[in-house]
Parts: sequence; C-alpha cells; structure tokens
Amino acid sequence: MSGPGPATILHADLDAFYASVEQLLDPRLRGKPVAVGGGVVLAASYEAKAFGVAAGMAGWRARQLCPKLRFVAGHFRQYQQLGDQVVDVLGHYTPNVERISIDEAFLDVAGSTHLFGSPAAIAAQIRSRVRDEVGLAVSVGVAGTKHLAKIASQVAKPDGLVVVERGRELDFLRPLPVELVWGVGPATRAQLAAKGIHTIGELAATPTPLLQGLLGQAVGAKLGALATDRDPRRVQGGRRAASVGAQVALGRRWAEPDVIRGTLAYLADRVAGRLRAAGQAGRTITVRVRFPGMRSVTRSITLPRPVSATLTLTEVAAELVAGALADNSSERQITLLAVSVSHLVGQPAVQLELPLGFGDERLRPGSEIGAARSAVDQAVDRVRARFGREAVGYATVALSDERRVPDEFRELAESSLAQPEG
DNA sequence: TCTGGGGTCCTAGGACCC
DNA sequence: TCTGGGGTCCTAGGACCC
Repeated sequence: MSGPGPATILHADLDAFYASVEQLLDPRLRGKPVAVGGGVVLAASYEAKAFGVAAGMAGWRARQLCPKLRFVAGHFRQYQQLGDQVVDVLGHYTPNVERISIDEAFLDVAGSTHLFGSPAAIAAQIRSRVRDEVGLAVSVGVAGTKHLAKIASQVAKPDGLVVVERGRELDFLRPLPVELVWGVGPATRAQLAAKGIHTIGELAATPTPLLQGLLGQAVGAKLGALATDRDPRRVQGGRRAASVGAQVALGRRWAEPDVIRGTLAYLADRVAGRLRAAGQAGRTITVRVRFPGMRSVTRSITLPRPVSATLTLTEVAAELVAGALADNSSERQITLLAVSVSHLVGQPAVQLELPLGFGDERLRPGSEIGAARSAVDQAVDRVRARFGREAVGYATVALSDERRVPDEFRELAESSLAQPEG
C-alpha cells in the first residue's frame, strides 16, 4: 500500500469556514474578531480565536473573553453554496474526491500527476484557485494516508500547506500533541496526560496492549497502528446514513406534558419527514433527555417493524420520554429533547404504516388509523414540496416556538453529511 | 448561570440460541 | 447432571467529529 512514489492523499480544509464567509460577505468584519451564533459560538474567526474564543463555547463566556467580539446570525445558505464551489474546484483535479463535511474533503491525486504535476504542486494550485475564485483560505495537508494528511492540514493552518514525504512520517509526528490524532478528544487526552503521554512520539513509544488497557480495544489499536503507519482507509465515496435524528435545546423548562408533547411533535415531524423524503423507515427509536447540569439519559426501543409516520414516531417517543422521566423523578426540569431513528431500511413512499406489535390495537395491519396516518403524511409532504415546510403542519407543531436556531442551520447540518447515492 | 444540531463508533451487560 | 464456548441482538451510556 505504501509503495514507492510520492504521497498522493490530500486533505483540504477551509479555515474558520463560517466566520471567514461572514468576513467575505461583509468587508467591515475583516480583521475583526467575529463569531457566528448567539447563545453558543458556532464558529470563530482567527481574530476571535486569539482571545480564546472557540466553537461550542457559550456566548456569554465568549463575550467575557473578547468584549469586542462581533456576533453575526449566520448566512447558512451561503455556506452551502461556497462549500460546493470549493468542491467543484477540487473536482477539477480528480474525480476521486471524498467530501467529509461542508468544509473539508480528501482527494487522491495518484492518477492526476501526469496532468497537473506533483501532489504538492496540485495542492498549491488548489489553494491559489480557491483563494482567487471563491475568496477563501484553504489549508492543505499531503501525505501517504488519510489520517496523516488530515493531521498535516491541521498543522498547516491557517492558510498553509504541509507535505509529509514518505519515510518522514515519524519525524513529522513525533513532536505533535496527541490531540491532533483523529479520535483523541478531551477525555482521551486527559487520560494520556495522566500517564505522562503528551506527544504522538510518546504515544508511539507506548506498547499497544497498554494503550488498549487504558483506552479500550478499538482506540488503543488505532493509536498503535498510527505509529506504525498502517492505515488502510482509502479515499472513497459516501455511505448511507445509519440514523436520522433531530434535537432542540429548551433552556430550562419544567418537565410539563404540554411542553414535552409539543416539542416531540416538532422533532418527530422533522425526523419522519426526512425519512419519508429519503424513502426510508427505521425500527429503532431513541430519545434523549438532558437535565440541568448537562447530565442526560437515553431510552430506546427496537420495534418489530420500521416506522416513518409522524404521529407514530411522536407517540413512541412520548412513551420513551415518559419512562426516562419516571426513572429520574428527582429531576424536575429539562434542557433538551432529542429523537432519532436508526436500523433504517428502504421503504417505498406509498407503503402504509405497519403495526407496531406491542398491543396497540389501533395500529394492526391495514387498520384504518395506520392508513389514515400514511395518507395524512403524504398529503403534508406534497403540500410542503410545493409551498415550503411552513405551509402546513400538525397543530402542535405550529405551536412550538422553542426553536432557537433558524431552520436554515438545521438544513445545513442535515445536508453537510448527506452523501450522494452510494 | 453550563452550551447547538447533525451525526458515528465503541463498550458492557443481559437475553437468547446453538 | 453440570458445564463450556461462541454468536447475535438489544439497551444504555459515553467519547468524539464537523
């Protein structure tokens, strides 16, 4: 796999993407600390990062660190468009592009060097074209494996290019902090630090069995493999999503039936609508309830039949949430509800809702209620396809004003990982 | 006064089957 | 009569990524 010849895997990663787009759209924001978001920081410009502002941070905390921080609501549709433009540029150099999110992608240019020059030259051209044609800075890492290319692009930031030559991998990795390894987050970093392991070099010197004992089989084996440069992952097209979900942060709310029911109806409406649009249904339904203090619990059930009807999903989710609350009766308030569906299977749009099989007589095969639910969903789907999703909905859905982020942001998050047919 | 919304993958225990 | 090992599915929780 790592034969002779240059390393040909590129990882292209747009710098501070959302914030950079805002600075592109509004010149007055250039050179200034900018954050996209409000209650929470979705993205921060480099000027803001210099103050310690980071994505995921609470808005009040960010303002504390950087009083001059400029908050902008976000132009989510533009993010999608500009991200697509960049991917178009990448596609000019090879069809072998694997987009892994809205702002980053892998390329394997092994078959393109006779046309465009060395991988490093291609990376330089990409950076220059993205800058000229789209107006954004993109950092690129070049290496023999995806994992290494991604680390290289992180090292290259901001607005840089780093090439890891074959045979030089360990020299490159040795001094880098462990958190640059994909899959090493705060928890793993802390565990490694407790053992005196701070750099990838120190990681490489640690026997794999010891890492596995510390971090579990899978993570330990992966980190061990990184040190020996065994990384079989190839650049590839997308996979189908394994689950579809939605969540909404509520602030602090009393766990009242009306709030819960309305919120679950809204979430089920989004999830089931997306399932039907994709011609899918799922057997496993999972809910998550978060309490003040960030503690959360999940409850799930695997049904004998897949479901995609909004009302059925709402009812099952409501039962699961009720159970979770009953098991945590000391918690009087909740801060978030989530619904997701997995175990997905293809299901033609016209298929009727099937029985759930746990004693709900109303939902037996071919029952009038099952048929009615499918008919209602199909009617709603058709109206929305023509007039937009706000045009029609269940009454309880229309009531949910809990939404704190614009629908455009949800749609962007939904589509970011959406893959072409695979 | 604890922070968004979309996901993936891993682990561990229990049930159940062969 | 007691005991063994392996596999799969389900549930709950947690870490992590963009």
